[in-house]
Amino acid sequence: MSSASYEAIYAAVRRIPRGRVATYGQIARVAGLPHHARQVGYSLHALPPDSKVPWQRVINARGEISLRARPECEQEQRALLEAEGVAFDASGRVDLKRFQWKPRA
DNA sequence: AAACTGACTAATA
DNA sequence: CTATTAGCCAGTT
Repeated sequence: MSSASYEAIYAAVRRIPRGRVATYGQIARVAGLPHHARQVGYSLHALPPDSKVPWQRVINARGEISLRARPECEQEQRALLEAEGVAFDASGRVDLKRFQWKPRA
């Protein structure tokens, strides 16, 4: 990796409690990187498979899983979230009104 | 250094 | 609800 900002992002993601999800923008805000929503996704993309970061709890503002490719991974991510108690609707979207993580400011 | 790319968001139509 | 536009910023080429 090439940037230290990743650490802040990972730390923010790790703070997401079980059974909750957060949007990229929120993670960026909590990590102290106000407008780096894109960078958050970029960092998660570079996240190694052996990391303990619950990246599956990070979704886009629509409440949907946002991978650029690979629908299989999406299914697995969804299964993980469902196992944590996060409900998906028929469209594969999460009800952010209920499951979005409310970080303490 | 300049241009391109991307796991994004918000505002508008 | 979807489509389009613009704004944002770091990593890659």
